Amino acid sequence: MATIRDVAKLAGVSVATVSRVLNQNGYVNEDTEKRVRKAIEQLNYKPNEVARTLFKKTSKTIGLIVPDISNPFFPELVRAVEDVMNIYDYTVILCNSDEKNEKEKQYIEVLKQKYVDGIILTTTELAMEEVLELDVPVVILDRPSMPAFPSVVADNYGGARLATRHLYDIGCRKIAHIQGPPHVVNAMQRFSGYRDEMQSLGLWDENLIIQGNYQLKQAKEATLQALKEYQVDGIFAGNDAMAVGALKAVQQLGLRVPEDVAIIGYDGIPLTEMTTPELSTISQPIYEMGAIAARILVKQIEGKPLEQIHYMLPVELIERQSTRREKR
Amino acid sequence: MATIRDVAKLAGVSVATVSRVLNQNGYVNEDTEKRVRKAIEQLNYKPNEVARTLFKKTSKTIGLIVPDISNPFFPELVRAVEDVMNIYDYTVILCNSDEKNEKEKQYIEVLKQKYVDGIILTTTELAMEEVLELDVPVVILDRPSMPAFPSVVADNYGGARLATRHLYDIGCRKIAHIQGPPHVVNAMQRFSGYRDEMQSLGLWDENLIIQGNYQLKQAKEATLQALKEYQVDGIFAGNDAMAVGALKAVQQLGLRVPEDVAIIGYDGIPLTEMTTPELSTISQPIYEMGAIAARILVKQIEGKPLEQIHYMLPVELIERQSTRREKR
DNA sequence: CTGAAAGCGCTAACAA
DNA sequence: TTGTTAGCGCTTTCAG
Repeated sequence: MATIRDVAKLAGVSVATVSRVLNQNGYVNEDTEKRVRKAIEQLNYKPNEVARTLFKKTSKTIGLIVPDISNPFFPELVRAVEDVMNIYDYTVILCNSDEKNEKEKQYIEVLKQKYVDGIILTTTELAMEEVLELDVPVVILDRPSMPAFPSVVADNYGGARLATRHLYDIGCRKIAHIQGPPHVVNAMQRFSGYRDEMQSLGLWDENLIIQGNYQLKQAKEATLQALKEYQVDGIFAGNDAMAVGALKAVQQLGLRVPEDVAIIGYDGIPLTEMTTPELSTISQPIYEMGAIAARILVKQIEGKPLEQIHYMLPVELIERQSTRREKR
Repeated sequence: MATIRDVAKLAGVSVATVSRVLNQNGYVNEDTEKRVRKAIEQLNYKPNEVARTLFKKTSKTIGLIVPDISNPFFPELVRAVEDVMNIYDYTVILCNSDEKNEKEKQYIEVLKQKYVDGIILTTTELAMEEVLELDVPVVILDRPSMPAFPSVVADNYGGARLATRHLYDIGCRKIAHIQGPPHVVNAMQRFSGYRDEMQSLGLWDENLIIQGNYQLKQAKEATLQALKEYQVDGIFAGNDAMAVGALKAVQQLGLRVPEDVAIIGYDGIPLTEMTTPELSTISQPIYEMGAIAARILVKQIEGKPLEQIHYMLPVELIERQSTRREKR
C-alpha cells in the first residue's frame, strides 16, 4: 500500500502539495498537479481513510440500527438506506438490536467510537436520554417516538382506519383486530385507527380485539382461539405476518376467505402476494421511507437545513383476493 | 470525549502507563493501576477506535457482500453473520452488490481503505484476480467458486437429487425442473443433481427443463407456458420463490397441488410455510452457514489454523402439503 | 515498573 | 504557489 509520502517522493513535491491536489484544496501549479497525478496513478495510491478519519473526525460511515433484519419488513428498508448512502459515498454498519435496550446502547457506544457520521434508528425501546446525548445526527425511522429528532414514518393511524373501513365497505360487521405488541408505537397507532373507525361506525366491541405480537405463529393460535369464542366476518391484522397467521387459522377451521371471513394485513411486504388467496394489505412505501431517512441524514451530516423535520408518508390500500367480495 | 492524555493527567501518570492498563500489556504497579482505573471511570473514558485502528491496522470491522439483502434468502444469513461477529466484538459493514462486478470491486476498494479485518463474500461474479490480490482474509459463502479460499456452502447437488427422488417416490414421473440463472454456480449444481437423478431413474427428458431466474414472477410465466405445452406431474423449483411462482401457475390453470402436480422448492425460507398449500422444500441450514462463515473468518483474522477449509453442509427434505400424496 | 519519544497516514495552519 | 511543522489519539520501543 502506497502512502502519500511515496507519492510525494516520486513526484518530487511535499506531502502537503499531494494533499492539496487530492482534496482540490488550495492552489497548486498546473504542471505540478500533473506530475502528482501521474505519481498517484503509477503507485495506484488510494488515501488511507482511517488516517483521514482520525484527523477529520468524520468517517463516511453511518450506523443503521434495526430490530431484526430477518423480520421481512426490514430488508427492503435496509436496502433503501444502503442504496442512498452509497450514492453519497457512505458505508453502512448494520446492527440488529432485537429491540433490546442493552444491545442498542452497546451498539451506539461502538458506533461513536468508530466516529460514525450519523445513525438511523428503527426502534422504540431506546431511552430518550441515551440518544439525546448523542453528538451525531440521528434519524428515527418507522417507529415514531422522539419529537426531538427528525423522523420518517408512515401514516399508521390513517392506514388502520382505511383498512377497517375497507372491511366495512365489503360488508363486514364483526371486524376483529389482531394487535401488535403494546410497546411498539406503530402497533398502538394502528390500534387507535381501528378503534376510532369502529366507534364511528358504531361497531366497536372490545371482544373483537385479539392480542398478537407481530409473529405469524402466535397470531394463528390467538385467532384460532378467538374464532371459537366469537363470531367474526372480517379480520384486520396489525401486520402481514399476523395476517398470514389469521389466514391459516381461518382455513384450518374450514371457513372460506374472503366469503366467510375477509382478511387484510398491514405493511405490504412481498409475502402478501404469495399466499393463496393473495392478501389485501395496507402498503407502506417501505423503500421510500428508507431512502428519505437516508437523505435527511446526509443533509444533517452536511449541515444543510432540512426543509421538513417529520415525514409522515401516506399508505395505500392494496385490494387483493382476501377481501374481494361484492360491495354492498 | 476524554482522551488518554486526560486520563493520564488525572491519574498523574504517563499515557504509556494508561495504555498498559488498557491493554493489559506490560507491567504496572497495582496502586498505579487502581488510580488509572479510577480516572478512566471518572472521565468515562473510551479509547478511540479510529486512532487504534490507524496504528494497529486492524479495525474490528468486517465487510459482508451479498447480492441483495431484500432477496429473502439473505436476511437470515446476514443475521447469523452479524450475531457471531458481534460476539467477537466485530462490527459488520453491509454491501449489496446486485451481483455486479463493478459494485463489488468498488466495495472491496472501500473496505480495504477502511482497513476491514476480513470480508465475507456471497457472489460468483467476482473475477478471481480481484479477490486473489486481497490481503485480508476472505470467506466465500453460499456460492462455491474459488477453491483458493475457505468456503461454506450447502450440498446443492445432493439436495437436488433428494428433491427429485422425493417427487419420484410420491409417484411423479414427468418431473420438471425450474432452473436458476446459469451464471449462478449453485443453480447449476442443483440442475446437475436433478439431471443425474432423472437419468438414473430413466426419466430424463430435456423438454422438462424450465428456464427461471430465481424470481417468482418469471418462474410463474415460464411455468404457465411450459404446462401448456407439456404435461408434467411434478415440479422441482431451483429455489423457493420460483416454487411459489410454479404454485401460482398450476393453481391458475385449475390444477390441484399436490394431486395433479406436486411441487417442491429449495432453500427452506420461512415463506414456504405461508403458502397454501404449504410448500415442501429442501431446507438449507441458512443460519448455520452464516454462523460458520463468520467463525472461520474470525479464526483466520486471529491467525489460528482452520481445521477445515471447505464446509459443505447437509440439507434436509422438508415434506409439506405440496408433495403429500400416497406413496406407492 | 515507568516515562519520553517516535510514528501510524493524513490534513491544515503558517511561513516562505 | 509550495514546504515545514504540528498534530488527530493511540501504541510501542527504548531508556531509565
